[in-house]
Amino acid sequence: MDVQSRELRYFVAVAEELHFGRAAHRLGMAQPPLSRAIRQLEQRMDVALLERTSRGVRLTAAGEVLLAEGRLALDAMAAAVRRARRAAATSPRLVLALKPGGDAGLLMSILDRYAAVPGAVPVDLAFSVGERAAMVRDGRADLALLHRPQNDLTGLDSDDLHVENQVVVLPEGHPLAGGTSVSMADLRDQPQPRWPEARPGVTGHPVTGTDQLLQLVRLGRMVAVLPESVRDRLPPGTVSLPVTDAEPSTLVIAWPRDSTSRQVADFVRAATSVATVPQFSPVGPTARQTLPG
Amino acid sequence: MDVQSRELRYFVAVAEELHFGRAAHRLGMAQPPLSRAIRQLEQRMDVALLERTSRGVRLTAAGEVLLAEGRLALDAMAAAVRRARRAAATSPRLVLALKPGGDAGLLMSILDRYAAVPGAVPVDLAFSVGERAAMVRDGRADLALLHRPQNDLTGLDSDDLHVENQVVVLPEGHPLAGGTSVSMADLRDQPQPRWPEARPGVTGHPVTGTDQLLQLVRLGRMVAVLPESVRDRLPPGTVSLPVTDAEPSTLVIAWPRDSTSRQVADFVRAATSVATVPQFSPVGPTARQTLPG
DNA sequence: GGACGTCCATACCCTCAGGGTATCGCGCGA
DNA sequence: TCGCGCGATACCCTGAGGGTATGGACGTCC
Repeated sequence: MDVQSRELRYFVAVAEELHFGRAAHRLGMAQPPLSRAIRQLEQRMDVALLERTSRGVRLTAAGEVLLAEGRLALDAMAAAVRRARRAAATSPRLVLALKPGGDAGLLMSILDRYAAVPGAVPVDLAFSVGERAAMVRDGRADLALLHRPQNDLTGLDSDDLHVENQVVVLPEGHPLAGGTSVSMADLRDQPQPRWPEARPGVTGHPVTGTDQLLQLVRLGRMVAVLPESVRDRLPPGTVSLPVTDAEPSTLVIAWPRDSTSRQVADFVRAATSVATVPQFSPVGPTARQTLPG
Repeated sequence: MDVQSRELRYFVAVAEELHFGRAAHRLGMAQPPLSRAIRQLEQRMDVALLERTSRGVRLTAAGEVLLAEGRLALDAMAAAVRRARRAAATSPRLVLALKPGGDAGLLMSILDRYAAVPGAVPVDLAFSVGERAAMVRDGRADLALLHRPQNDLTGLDSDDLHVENQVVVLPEGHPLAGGTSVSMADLRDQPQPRWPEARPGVTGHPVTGTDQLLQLVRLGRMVAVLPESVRDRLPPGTVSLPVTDAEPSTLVIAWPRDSTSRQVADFVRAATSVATVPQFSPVGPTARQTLPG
């Protein structure tokens, strides 16, 4: 009953595409062997993972579970390999994943503070909009600056750094733009963006970056709820209004669970020491899960 | 550069045995293909994982990392498959892993309390001495009763249930048995047991269960530091004394990180509600990592 | 309603990844 | 110096896993 990672990779592709042909293309192979591999996987596991209709594919309950858990397992494999390779490097470095402009102005202080720590190593910055969390999960990065609740923090540990209220960005002349504030209910039927980093299930029009998103807002294609620091970068033709009942967005520093890296621990300490939110003081039983190292 | 789980499984076997022949035997294969597979893995990863001497094998730094992370990844794969299979079962159940006598007398109350929860499912008990943590990690169990610091909780979330002081168990007539208490320093040079569940690095004479251990104590082969509830089961010919400076042993309920199972969450709540230690009240940033579901 | 398009399954072939056996080479210990 | 223990090398051979061609079921459109 031992399942190969190859089969799991195939299954995840099919489960994500819900289409054997597209999945096969994505995997760089032909459709028939993929069909066969999935069928083999199902009989090795003795579980139906997919419901095939002649018009497509649906996931069974077991398939849903295998998709979620299988992604984690594949990330863990990739992370194991990457971290082992990094461990062989003669001069250790840290990789911090972040989004351009997504540091709430804290980055400089954090880097300075960390650089002052004895034993600090050089820090590489890896800019990405949609993959920062995945980069930490699969070992491409050691740390990431993320936003809660926008990012899915599954599989990561994190500490809060900074809390921002959110504002809605509207095109000038939008019906709601006349008031002084809006509520989430007002935005219920407005077209909203879906970030590539969105948790599964969130719907909306796909966007790839804040700049692109703001252009789409200006053109009246959608409205966007964003942290208020976006006001510094609003293009002409757009206005922002407070959202009375939007959950605040929290900037967090995230790192792989069970990290035992001294460097990661030092960096997290440096980051939280310049944070603007009060730090949790370790008194309870969960405290031991908080800091790596 | 994508590594197969098979290669990782091979590497973990070799890294654990530090001997190609034994590892090959354990894997049910011949030694030459194993050697070749490991060499392939090394060149695919472009990293030296092992130092071969003609008298044996040592791990490189990268090898140490790959061993630790690879175990987690393989557990994650096994867990993905097992949980998917379980999800297909028509009637859901919970599997609780525990050690015989390792419930500090709380089990009955916990099971009763959980059974009273609306939506409770049947609970299977899986008895094991050395593998309870691993069973949760690789999906064989949903929950486990473990002891901190004796068990390695890496990869698991947990809540404390019960704290016990530890006592030393000595054979009658042992030099230390005359006093009224001992210190850890007194025990420094005494032969101590090593449980199968010990964290890596801990040394001592291997034992497989409390009963066996107590017999070995009675025969004067070793001394043992155990939670004080063991006093109820002391065989004749042994005595117990308080250890003034032993870290107390904490009974914890542990479950897989990122579990989203309603049943697991309910069970954890039931367990903590009958616990004898004050529960952590969720106020800080790490609180969200505490309860599944 | 029949022709067509879409999508997954089946049939069949072919290559090489990965396993087996035999043997070598090296270094330690008696 | 001669085993002998252990990993590496050489060589073979099978089947897992990939490819192409085609079938069959089921919507869709004129």
